[in-house]
Parts: sequence; structure tokens; C-alpha cells
Amino acid sequence: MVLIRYYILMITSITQQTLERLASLLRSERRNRLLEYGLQPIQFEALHYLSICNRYSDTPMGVTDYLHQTKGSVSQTLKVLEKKGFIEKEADSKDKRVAHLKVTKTGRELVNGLLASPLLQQASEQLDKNTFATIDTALNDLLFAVQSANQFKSFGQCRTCIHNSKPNGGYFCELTQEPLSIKDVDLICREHQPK
Amino acid sequence: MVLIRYYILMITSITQQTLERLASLLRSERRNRLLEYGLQPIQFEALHYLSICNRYSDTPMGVTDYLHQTKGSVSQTLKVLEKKGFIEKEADSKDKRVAHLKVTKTGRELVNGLLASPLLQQASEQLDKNTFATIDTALNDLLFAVQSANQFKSFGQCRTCIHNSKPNGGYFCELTQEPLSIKDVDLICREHQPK
DNA sequence: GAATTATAGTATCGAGTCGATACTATAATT
DNA sequence: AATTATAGTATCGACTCGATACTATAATTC
Repeated sequence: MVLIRYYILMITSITQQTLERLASLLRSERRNRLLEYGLQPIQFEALHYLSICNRYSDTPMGVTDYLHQTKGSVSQTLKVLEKKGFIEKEADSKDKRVAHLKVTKTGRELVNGLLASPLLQQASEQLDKNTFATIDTALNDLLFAVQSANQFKSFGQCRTCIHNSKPNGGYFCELTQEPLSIKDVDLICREHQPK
Repeated sequence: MVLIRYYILMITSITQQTLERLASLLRSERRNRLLEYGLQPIQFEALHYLSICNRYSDTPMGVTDYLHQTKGSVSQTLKVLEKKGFIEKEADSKDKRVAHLKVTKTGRELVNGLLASPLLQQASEQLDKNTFATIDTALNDLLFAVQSANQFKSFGQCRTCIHNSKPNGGYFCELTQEPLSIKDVDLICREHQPK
């Protein structure tokens, strides 16, 4: 039993090293590509999140939960993105404390242009389709395990959420008691609970 | 053909998102754990590298290549690590420009204590052994593809290097024309070329 | 053998990171 | 009505990281 535990620790540690090495290379590449736009990796991550999250999640607190930073840090990041014209603030109609962050056309273009990593594109051309599918599944399994084992929010799409129902043809969120469009159900939500 | 390329781009982009999400969670966890030692993630990464690299790679330039940063940035990182007593500088016996960075006992203890991520430990207990092995293989394939597709240095162990030979029982590096010990061949090298 | 070029490393600058703390405004609860 | 919780901002300080400029030594060229 002690030996098995030790074995798990060993293999986990190796996986972690590979994961961190890949991440480090990806981050360094992203940093270089962002340089000409005067953006930092964390600012891009926030912008990217805002471009794929739904209307319940596009607030400073949503970004805070997603990035696992303090709300103070996030506030500064968002200030930069707003100053550069990549996002715009909108007041919430019901709760006056809440601000919604809308990605502008410029912001959306930046995300689309910078999202795909040439580093990974290059790599993927060397691998056959099956290997790549295996990697994708494996990574998703790992992410799911990390999130559920640590009670992290899953930030999944409404389509895969327990609160999402389809009572009479259209999608409906039982949590917010609001109808969802076809576009909505592909966005990610901070209240997401896996089915 | 265009469709296939588009498909690859799609799946690559999804893999990348999962990878970056995992990395972001791991980095945030590491940051928190390092807080009490007054260290930053990048400083730990440098220290970790120095604790697993061989005597040809334990220089500021070695760290620079590994972390993909400028030598100026790395110089500052190393200054902090030295000030805190985690590494010590030693002059090279042949080339007076070169400095070797030796991890101290304190430094080694820090790396050992902080290397394994509780986040991943937790997750690994939810996954069965086979799934974990699959993830590990998949990640290694991906890292290898990224490195070779982009002509990055592989930073592998001497044991797996083309320059490593075993002429009469003992290990020998054909590049440096020096014998290697059993401990040596498990360390990583900046001159590493996969067999 | 002297001049040139390449390499290893350090020092300094500036815009930005990021947790900590303190603060305001609004909503929810007691 | 008073208290507590929540969303968000402002400021501080130690640190990041590329850019630039610099020194010292080694390798190369003429």
C-alpha cells in the first residue's frame, strides 16, 4: 500500500514536470507574440476568458474566480484592457454593484488572431490524428480530476451543465430561470455544474 | 485537404486551452505555496532546473535556454536565489567567463519539499493507474513534438543522448570527451540530442 | 601577434504583476 | 434599522522581464 502510494507520487511528479515544461514554453511564446500589442500573458488570459464566457460570468469576480487571483490584481488587469480598448464596461441593470465586461470588436480580433499557438500547430503536424485525439482526451480527464478533487469551479459550457434543461424545444437555465439561445449554450459559465 | 487542416487547427486549439487552463491552475497553486518562502514561480523553476541538470548545463546561459528568457532577466532571478542561500556560484576552471551554479543543501530541501503539487496528487487519486500512464505518455509525445518541430533544445537525460556511449563498461560523453558516472547519466543536459 | 568578433555575464530602466490592505457602494440578512 | 456580505477600486511594495548598455574573456580573422 505504501509502495503503491509512492508509485503514484513518482508518476504524478513526472507528469507534472512535463506539463510545466510545456506550459512554460507556451507561455514564453505567447509573451513574445503579445509584445507588439503591449499586452502581458495574464491580460490576454482575461480577455480570452471574457470572449468565451456567458452573461452571468463576464464580471470582474468571474475573471477573479477563473484566474485564481485576488480581485485587486484582476481589477488592474481589467483597467489596462479597458484603456487599450479591448473591453468596455456596462452597468448591470438589476445589481448596481456589478459591472459587465464586453469584449469590443478589436478585442475579439486580437483573441482570434493570437489564440492558436504556432508552436503547437507545428507540433500537431508531426503527430497523427489519433495521437492528438488521445492527448486531448487525456488532458481533459486530468483537468476534470484536478477541478473536482479540489472543489474548483469547472467553468464548463451550459450545454454540459446540470442546470440546463430543454422543457419545450428551447434551452433553459433552471438556476437563473432564464431562456438560453443556441449561442449561449456553447459559452462557459462560472456557475457550471457537470452533469 | 483544406478541411483536414482546419480540423487539426480546431483540435489543436482545444488541446491548447485545456493545457493552458491546467498550467494556470498549477502556477497559481505554486505561487501560493512559495509565498511563505518569499519566492516567485520563475525563481523556483530556475532552482528546480539547477537541481536536475548536469555540470555542463548549470550556468546562467543554461538557465536562459531552459526558461526561454533573456539572459538579463535570468541574471536577476539568480541574484535572488544566491542572496537567499539556495545556490552558490563557482568559477569555471577553464573558461573564466563562465560561472557554475551549485544548489545548496537548503535549496535542495526546498525543491524536494515543494516539487510535488497537492493539486495533482489529489487528482491522481481519483484516476486509475492506466489513465494516468496514458496521460503521461501523451504529454511526453506532445512535448517531444513541440521541441523537435520548433528546433528547441530537448534538455533530456544523458542516458537518452546520441553523444552518450559505453565503450568499456563505463558511460562516456563523446561531445565533451569525458567519462560520466551513474548519477551523471540521469541528469539533463543542454547539449542533449535524442537518439 | 594584433585587431575583430563572439560569448558569458552584470547593471539599470520602465511598464506591468500580484498579494495585502484599506476603502466605497450596494445588497442581503438579522 | 442595524449588521453583515458582496462587488469593485485605489494604493503600496517587492518582484518580473525585455531592452539597452556595459565589462571581461575567448575565439577567429587578417
